[in-house]
Amino acid sequence: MAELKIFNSLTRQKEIFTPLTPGYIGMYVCGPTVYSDVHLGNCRTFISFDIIYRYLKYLGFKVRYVRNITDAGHLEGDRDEGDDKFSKKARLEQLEPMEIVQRYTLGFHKVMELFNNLPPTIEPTATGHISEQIEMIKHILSNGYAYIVDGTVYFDVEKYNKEKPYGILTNRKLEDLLEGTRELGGQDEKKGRLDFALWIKAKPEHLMQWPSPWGMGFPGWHIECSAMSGKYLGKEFDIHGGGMDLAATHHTNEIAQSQACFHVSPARYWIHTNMLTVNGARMSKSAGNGFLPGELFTGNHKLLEKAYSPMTVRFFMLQTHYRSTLDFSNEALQAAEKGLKRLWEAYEILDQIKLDTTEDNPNIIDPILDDKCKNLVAGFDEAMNDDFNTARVLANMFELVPIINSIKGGQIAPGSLRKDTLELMQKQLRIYLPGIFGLRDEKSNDSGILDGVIELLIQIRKDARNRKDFATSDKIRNELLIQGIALKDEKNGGTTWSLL
RNA sequence: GGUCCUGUGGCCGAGUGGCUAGGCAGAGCUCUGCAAAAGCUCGUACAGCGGUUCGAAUCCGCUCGGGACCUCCA
Repeated sequence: MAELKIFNSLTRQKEIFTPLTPGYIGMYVCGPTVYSDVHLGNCRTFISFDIIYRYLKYLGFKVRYVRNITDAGHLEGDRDEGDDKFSKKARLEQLEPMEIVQRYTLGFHKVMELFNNLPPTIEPTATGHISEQIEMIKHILSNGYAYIVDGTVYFDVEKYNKEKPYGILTNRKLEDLLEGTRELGGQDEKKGRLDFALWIKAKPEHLMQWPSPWGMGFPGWHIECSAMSGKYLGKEFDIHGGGMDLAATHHTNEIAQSQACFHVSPARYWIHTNMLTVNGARMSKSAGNGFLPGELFTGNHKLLEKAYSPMTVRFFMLQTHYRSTLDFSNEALQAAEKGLKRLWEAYEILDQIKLDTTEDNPNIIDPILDDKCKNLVAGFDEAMNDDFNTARVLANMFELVPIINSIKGGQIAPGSLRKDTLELMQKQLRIYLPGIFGLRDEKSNDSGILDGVIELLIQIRKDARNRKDFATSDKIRNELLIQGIALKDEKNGGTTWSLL
């Protein structure tokens, strides 16, 4: 197996990946906070990690993929007091907090399914792990890295920083961080401005609260990931991932918590995916420039010229490296839509080529072309091993497309490629397109009746063409086109059709 | 202010110090009753200015422009 290289945010360089236990990988990815619909920026992260997950499995690793659902404790404001997001939303909508959680969890799963993301192997919830979080906080307290103020437990960042570099993940010095922190005003019960809450005292009217050694309250945001990753993957595990926006606070605090509790940094490799942007600015909930998946699939959004399918969006994301920002535009999406169609059709053509059993004829084989194909296919793994470079894999695939089409169109003589080369191409494209890249056919499947009807029309049109009755034949083709069905006359006299 | 990232042909986007991805759009040609599709060919781009080097889009410096994080957000 060739070496897999991963860009590790912690060291800011590509490193050869070696798992803690040979053959096994523990991967934790920060999941959604289910108090509202996921937007496309969130989806990008989960699609990126879905491809990473699929590729790791392809490499033969047994992967435990943990992605949490945050359903408690995520504070609304930037101060560690006040309502959590669920209580606030619940009050607005006159619902139980768990109804909010249920609604948006289901919605999230639906969207993940539409994008053809595999489910993680474990999807733990914060509310399901309150006791684990309390246990961890107790440890951090007894280790001396936290303090209690009136029922709320804070992490002592400055004390921690005396022993371990707090800003290690984003390469920041504590002094710089302190300098950069804005005065937030209000009475602050924290000792240090960077201190964050592990456990928050609940007011009586709080809808979500649990008993703890420090009284009724709810957990801080960061502790859930530390507690759950620790529980399912161990104190130290292989990969921790999430969006880049989480690195500076959430992941920084996770590292501090794990160090303060277990004296070990939780993950050996940190993978951060970059942001999806709209007109150059980050798509985010607070900026209000987010697209919801549903708006995209229906085209019902003021910035969208048309609807785009889930696979178009997935393909669109694959064309960019996960660590680059990706800008969202109609033009780029339309380019992706056409590119995907072309690629997928070539894939289907290739897949349908039957390999006959006769021996290769060395006189017909084109060794240069044959080598080119082999190298292009070999380049798939090579590109993926280089920090999951999906864009380069696609570039190689697109170089195969004209070759595949030429085999069908006759520009390349049959037998020009060795049979084992063709077989390799079929196998690897099957592994990569529906497999690792998770693309799937979006043509309607229940077209059994449609099939018959179209075939009939094609037959009628063929008769008309044979009579040179082009008025009729063109009418059939044009009318079908209006219905979204395109006819293509092939060189051999046959006609194929496809849904637009 | 601090920590970083980034600036590639009309658009989107990979990229290794020399072999100059790929997609979309555009032009021409082939095929075709016409069309679509497909095939072939074509635009020779790397913000600017210096420097290192035999050689840099790729390394270094400066300038200008964009963005992220430092405050809830994947």
